[in-house]
Amino acid sequence: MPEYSITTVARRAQIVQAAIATIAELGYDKASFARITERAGLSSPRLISYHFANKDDLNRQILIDIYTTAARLLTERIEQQDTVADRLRAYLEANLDFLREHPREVAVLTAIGPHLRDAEGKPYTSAGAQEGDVRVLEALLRQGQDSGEFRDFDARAMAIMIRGAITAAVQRVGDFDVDGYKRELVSTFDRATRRS
Amino acid sequence: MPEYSITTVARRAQIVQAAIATIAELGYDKASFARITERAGLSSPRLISYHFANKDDLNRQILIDIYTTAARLLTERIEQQDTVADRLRAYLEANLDFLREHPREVAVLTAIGPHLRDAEGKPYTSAGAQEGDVRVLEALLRQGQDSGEFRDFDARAMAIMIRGAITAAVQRVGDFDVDGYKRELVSTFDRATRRS
Amino acid sequence: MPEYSITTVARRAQIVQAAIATIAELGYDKASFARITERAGLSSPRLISYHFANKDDLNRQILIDIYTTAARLLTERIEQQDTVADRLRAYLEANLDFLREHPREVAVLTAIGPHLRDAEGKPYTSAGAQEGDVRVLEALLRQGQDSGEFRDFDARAMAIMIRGAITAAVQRVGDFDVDGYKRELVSTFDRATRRS
Amino acid sequence: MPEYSITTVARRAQIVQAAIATIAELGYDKASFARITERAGLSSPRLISYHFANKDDLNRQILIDIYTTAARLLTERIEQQDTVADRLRAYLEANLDFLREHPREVAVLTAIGPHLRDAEGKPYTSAGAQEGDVRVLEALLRQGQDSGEFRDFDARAMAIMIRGAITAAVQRVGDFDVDGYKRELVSTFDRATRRS
DNA sequence: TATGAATGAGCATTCATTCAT
DNA sequence: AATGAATGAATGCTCATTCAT
Repeated sequence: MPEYSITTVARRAQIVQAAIATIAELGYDKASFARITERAGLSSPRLISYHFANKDDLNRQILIDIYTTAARLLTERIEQQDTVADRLRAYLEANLDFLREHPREVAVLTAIGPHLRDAEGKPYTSAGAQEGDVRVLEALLRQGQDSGEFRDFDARAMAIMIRGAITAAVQRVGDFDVDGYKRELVSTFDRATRRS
Repeated sequence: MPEYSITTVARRAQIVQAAIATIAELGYDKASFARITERAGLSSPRLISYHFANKDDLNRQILIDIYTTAARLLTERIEQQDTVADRLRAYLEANLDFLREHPREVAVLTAIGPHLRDAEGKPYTSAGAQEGDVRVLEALLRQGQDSGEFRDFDARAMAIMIRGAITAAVQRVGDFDVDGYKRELVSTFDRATRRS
Repeated sequence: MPEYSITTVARRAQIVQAAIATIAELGYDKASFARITERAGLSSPRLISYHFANKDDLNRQILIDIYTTAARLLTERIEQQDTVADRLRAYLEANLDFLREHPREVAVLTAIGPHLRDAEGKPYTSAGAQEGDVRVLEALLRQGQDSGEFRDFDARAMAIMIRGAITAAVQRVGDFDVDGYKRELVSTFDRATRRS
Repeated sequence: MPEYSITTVARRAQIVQAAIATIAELGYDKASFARITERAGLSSPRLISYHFANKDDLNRQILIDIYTTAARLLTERIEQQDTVADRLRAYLEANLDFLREHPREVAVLTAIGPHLRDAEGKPYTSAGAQEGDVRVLEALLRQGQDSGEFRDFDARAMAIMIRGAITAAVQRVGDFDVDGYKRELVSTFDRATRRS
């Protein structure tokens, strides 16, 4: 296992990108080390094993890579808003925008989900993979309830529901009117959360 | 490929049930013919190949099996309602109830989805696999709009969103307050669809 | 193993014909009991095992079937000739004619050859399968030498050579000028055998 | 698929030789990767898959290996001759000599033939596999006709016939008087081709 | 005479991973 | 930092054949 020199970091990034491209094109099942090797122009699958402890390690790095990109975008757009309701709207819109601009990454996210395992090798529930997203959103909703902007509802249930509505769009990537969906999404959860 | 004699039908059902149990416990990847054979107490994996054309055929039969069960329950409960709004509520509640009573089947449904292929061997998009559900729901929503019960919204987008919210619950199977979620789900989409 | 009733004989013939058709179309390797069953419209591969001791038995019956047909034709045409030279010519021409009229049977003959086994299960040399043909022809040639029509040559070698020239045509079935080949064949072995 | 390093080339050659020996002894059908592995003393059948893309690739390499050996011998002996008639004779004799000295390779050639597939996976006709040989010979015959050494005959038909006569000998490998056959072969096709 | 159901052995091939440089 | 070679385990699937009616 190599240290974190410049070339090492670059290699890892290259492999992660090749893996994302391969999974997006062929699906998770067919995206073997052999296929990723071909696409990345690596000399041998051995190079992947050299840079990542095992397949699960690679999967985790892919997730981190994509989440980092997404988080940067989302955080920025949400923080510009003043009211919680606006922040929720910004959250929904930013999610759909990310989806439109990074459909490949988003598809890979859902493809990898069911195959992730924790440190002991046990499979995450696919819920587990989304738990982080849900928590963040749940906190935002609670904030709105505390400030009096939102009505009284089960914040966790609502958060799960919203993530589900976003994920549904994710799986439609390709043949899908993103902007139309975005409008209904915002409208639906505005009605669902606002006071009165 | 054997005909549909009594013993054959029974064997197929046995294998399908064993496959569902195996996938639910080990995940799709690890649910090989060998594992299913063990669980079903069959003499040889050959027996699965004898009764199903190939793995995809087995997957499809699993899906049909589960969908048939679900459809029976859903249809019945929906048809008892008079107004479209009540039917939508019944649809949502019945979905969540099925989920609570058949968590294993529901988990298998989502596990198999990404691996299904159509008759020519091409992979379904996960959207494709859900398209049927979406269409049925979309029709119901349009009916409510036509009757004047529902406000004017994009019925297809709304249908996708509702399916997403249901699927999100599906993936939480296990550590999840189904009844709480059910309440918020009904409330949210009542607000989202009703006139005024 | 059934006795030789009328229905049994008919069934056997049906299976042999289906096997010939299947081998001709798919090649020997892919002509499994399963494929033959489909083509013959039989209820189960079991019916083949019921009527033939094993695969080798079926192969042998196919050979007998085809050889019987061919022998009937050849014998008749040869016996009509008076001189041995004419009989050799008739033999060559009749062989090529059979080839043109029964390309399927002829193709099957060469396809099965390498897979034949003797009673103890040992593989025939492909030579073995043709030994009968060679012997018959060798006798004819010797007859011509004894009568003084033919020059002195190694009759066995010549017989093998002629069979080889015929077999070469067999393998060209399809894209092949049979009549042109027939002319050269007759001419070549007339020159090769005649006195002076 | 590994590059062409020294060890790789040696391994490939080792596997090809083991495959030839295995096919010669057991026949094509029984010469599975497992049997070849045993004979070559490899650690795992996986090693064959590592060095050859698939079974067809291995078959092709076997063919190339044998044809290369044969071509070297034939070409040399033919080129030493001055007249076309002598070259034809040398061609025939060299073929039979190769057959006597490499009976195993020659047997494998005919065993593999029917199983070869082209790049798209379509089966060669057995004619197709021999087409190269026929063409070369046909050219030689035409050369003789052009130079006036040979009489006027259908060069293609004659080429096919000669290849058939050679192949017939090939299939007799083992119990066969090669030199006797060689004499009659040369004599027959001398008479068949020469002017007057 | 026929057949539905079942079976064990075998197949080529793919996989992530490791050994030895 | 990289890599060529090798590996054992596993996969879905096909085969001819047999058991029990």
